[in-house]
Amino acid sequence: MKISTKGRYALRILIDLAVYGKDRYISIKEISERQQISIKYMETIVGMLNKGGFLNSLRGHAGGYKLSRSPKEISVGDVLRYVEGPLAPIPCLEKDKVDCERAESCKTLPFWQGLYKVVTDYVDKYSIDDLSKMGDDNSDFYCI
Amino acid sequence: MKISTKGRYALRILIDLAVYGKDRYISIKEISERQQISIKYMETIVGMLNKGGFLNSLRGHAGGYKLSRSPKEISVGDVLRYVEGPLAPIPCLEKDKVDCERAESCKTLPFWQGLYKVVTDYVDKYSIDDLSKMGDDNSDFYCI
DNA sequence: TTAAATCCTATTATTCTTGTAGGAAAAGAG
DNA sequence: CTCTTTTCCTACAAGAATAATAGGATTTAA
Repeated sequence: MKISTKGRYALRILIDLAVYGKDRYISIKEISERQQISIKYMETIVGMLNKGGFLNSLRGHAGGYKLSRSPKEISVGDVLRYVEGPLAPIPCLEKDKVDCERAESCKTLPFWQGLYKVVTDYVDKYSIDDLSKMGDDNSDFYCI
Repeated sequence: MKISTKGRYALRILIDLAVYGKDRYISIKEISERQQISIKYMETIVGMLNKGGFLNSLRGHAGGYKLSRSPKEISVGDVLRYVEGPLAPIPCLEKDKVDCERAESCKTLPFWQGLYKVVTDYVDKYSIDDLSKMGDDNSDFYCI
């Protein structure tokens, strides 16, 4: 039941942009210094977030990234689903995986569906803006 | 956010024992035939469940396993924690991993703690008995 | 023209998952 | 006492996923 570094770092990056990138583009290098994530690894994660439409980018000198929309409108669930893949606890529940013809008589399926629901409901309840206001205000340091 | 085969199979095995092992020892071979899990893989999982105190075993001829207590008293959460390890979504929240001295100023920690809580609350709410009564009564087939 | 940045595709080391293999030990049936 | 059936135990191994790194191509503005 783990969230990988991709998901955790993605959230930290988006929070960083929410806090420091209100009206300017921020470079990977700058985020990397605050967040203590290597530039190279951040590039791959930021690349995904960019492709996923969470960011706007500007290349070249003084370029960087900013959020494509207000932090309030970026759901944590959407971010995690995009970088982590489906949050379903078992393969059966993933989209386009309805190949289990035993589903209707499955005794454990309802249990897994319920778990899937509580997780989905929880992560969809929070936005990047919500996260940016948690914890200590004067801290750039987030969880590993 | 996946539960591995170990956790899923462990639940299927315990449900099988709850349904078919009310007053007798059931061999791995018999469970394996109903559940379509290889005997060899089941041995390792059942071995864990046995060590974890969920089962009683009997060796030799006509031996096998039965639940160590009523299915009502076996919490799904306990089983998953035992075979899967901690259900915490991030390493920071695992027991004996309080080594993150940034925890107090961490902006994302409260979010992960909340996720941990909804997952824990959910899985602890169900017993093996609950699971055994879900789905189709006349089915031995469970989710992959 | 040059420096700073994004962008893109491989590659790699490590760990985790999902099992398998081979036999030792116990216990009852005959 | 021996044979069969079972649990029990430890090691091994293939494959996938994770967590990055590497090396450069492209873009942009100073």
